Amino acid sequence: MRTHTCGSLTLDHVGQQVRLGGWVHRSRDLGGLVFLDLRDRTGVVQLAFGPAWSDANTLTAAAAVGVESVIVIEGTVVARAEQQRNADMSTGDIDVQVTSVRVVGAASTPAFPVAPAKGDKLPSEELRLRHRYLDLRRADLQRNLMLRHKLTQATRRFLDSRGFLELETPILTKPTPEGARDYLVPSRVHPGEFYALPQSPQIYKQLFMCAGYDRYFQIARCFRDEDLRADRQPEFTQIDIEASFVGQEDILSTAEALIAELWRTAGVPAESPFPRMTYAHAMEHYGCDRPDLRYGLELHDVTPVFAASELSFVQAAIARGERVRGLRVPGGAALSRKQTDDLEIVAKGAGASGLIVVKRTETGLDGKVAKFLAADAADQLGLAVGELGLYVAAPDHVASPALDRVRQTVAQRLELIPSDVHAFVVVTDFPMFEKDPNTGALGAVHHPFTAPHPEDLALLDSAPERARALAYDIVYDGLELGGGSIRISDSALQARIFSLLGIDDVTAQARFGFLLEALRAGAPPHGGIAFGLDRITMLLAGATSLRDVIAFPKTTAARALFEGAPSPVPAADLLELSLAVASRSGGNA
RNA sequence: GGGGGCGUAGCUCAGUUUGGUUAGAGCACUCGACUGUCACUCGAGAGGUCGCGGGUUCGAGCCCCGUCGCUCCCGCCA
Repeated sequence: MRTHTCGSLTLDHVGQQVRLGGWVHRSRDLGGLVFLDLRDRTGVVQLAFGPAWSDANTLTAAAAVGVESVIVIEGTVVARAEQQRNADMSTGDIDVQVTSVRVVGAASTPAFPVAPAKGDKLPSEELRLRHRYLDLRRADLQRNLMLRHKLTQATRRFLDSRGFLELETPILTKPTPEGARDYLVPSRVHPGEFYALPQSPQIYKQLFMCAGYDRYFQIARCFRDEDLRADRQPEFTQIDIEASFVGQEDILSTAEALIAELWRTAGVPAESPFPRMTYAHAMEHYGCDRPDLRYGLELHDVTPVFAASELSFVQAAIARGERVRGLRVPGGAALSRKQTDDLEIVAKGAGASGLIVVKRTETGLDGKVAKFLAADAADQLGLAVGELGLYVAAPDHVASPALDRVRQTVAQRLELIPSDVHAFVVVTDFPMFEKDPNTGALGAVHHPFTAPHPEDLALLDSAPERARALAYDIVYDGLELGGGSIRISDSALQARIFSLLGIDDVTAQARFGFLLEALRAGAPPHGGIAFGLDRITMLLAGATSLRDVIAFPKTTAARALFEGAPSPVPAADLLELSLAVASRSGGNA
């Protein structure tokens, strides 16, 4: 039906008869002459209609056709006169002089403009989602989804070339009490029983390893019924990878090479391997497990300086075994009182009881607490003239997140984040467990199948909360791209970990029996990693919302506005599923 | 579950502070003019449940209460 696509035509095609199909992007009716911009996903080309080459019917049809209508045309590619060329269009050197036009899909006036009008903002998110077929016609979204395609294809090529098998896992799976809330699917044939949509293919990929499919990957859809954010959708896509007879380095080198390949696919330079950092180092020097290394502002311990001070609240904190940590801000002494007060608000918002602020000026140390510090405190703190010091006296679990927030806020306010520099880092040696602050119970930091670090096996008995795991994250500009671990392949060790997590044998059997059984049936050492494809695409597309890289996303209330999901179902359908809708206090529809 | 922002013509927005005649603009749309435009231009016209419900008032787009939708954040997301 078509001989060419709209965006492909150039001066090389001059003189050729072409047949094109596309959407009317804009129209300009000059009376005797009519110009239509014809758009497909490859680009836009200008169609020219004139009495010298178009018959009367063609001219009339061109003048009458509405924007966003689909037309199929025949015509001749001609070079434009020099002064008529449009340097802003890739096809701006040519016109197609149309000899016949057929309106194959007349469009009613669109609910919002697809062609960008200068100065016009995007329509509201609600409207864009309700008329998603229109929004998806916009060049921005087409570019994003085409990038997504390239990234998934690059992933497949890369992993296939390294011997990974793309295998599918069930969408109807078993509910899991751990982790996020499950999306549940009622079983018709088993009244009162439910499937769950997978939060990730975690257990299935381990079963593949036990079955000998030693290199697996999947572009896997995952589902989590939690509240949404700009970077969180209820269903999302992971690049899910697992391999056997591997250690942490094998997984990481493959994962880093894949990420570098994806970045190059998007035209962003990236070289693997990436710098490494332990979790302990990241927490000590950045206060978080996914540090943004595009700028400095590292944290350091200044407890000794404050131990010698006359600040009673700091003395008391140090006596409790707490530390004083903080950061030096070059040029920060220029910040106003209001600005440093704002930083304290940020620290308090993150849970700190306060923020110690000192400035080193030409005349010495400045700030509310300066007079309680030693005369040479500025030197001890390492503060140069013009620098600001920001400190928190608190237990690490309070100070770290507060200083992380302060560090990020300072970097943004002082515009210390270079726009042309990006920073990958691999964070390793995550702890096995975290303690519930209320109950003191241990929970898995990664997931309950994560192998402990071999050097820390003895700690499982004496101090499990200090045991490290063979777990790792890949971080980019302070954002987690993905993470994984080496798994436990020994059923006795797995049972041990379950018991530390407070999962008794009966419960473990009920929840994960099929995995434990497989581990006892001859399991190779194995491990893997998973990346958030949506987030990676968003970063590489320069988008600010996952909705701009997902074709049919949900709203923050987890609704699909175009097709109207979720929706009520007929009572008969509920009956067939042995379900009844309970009314909740306050009442709902 | 909690907090913030937004909701006025098909679209993007003024108007809401301080309630008062017939709610405006640009774009889009309809009609007319126009042979080199590319955000074409020019002229004319049509287009409104001011999200929805209730209240206060002589009078509500504007004030109050409730509610719905979209969005950002906290909680949550092994």
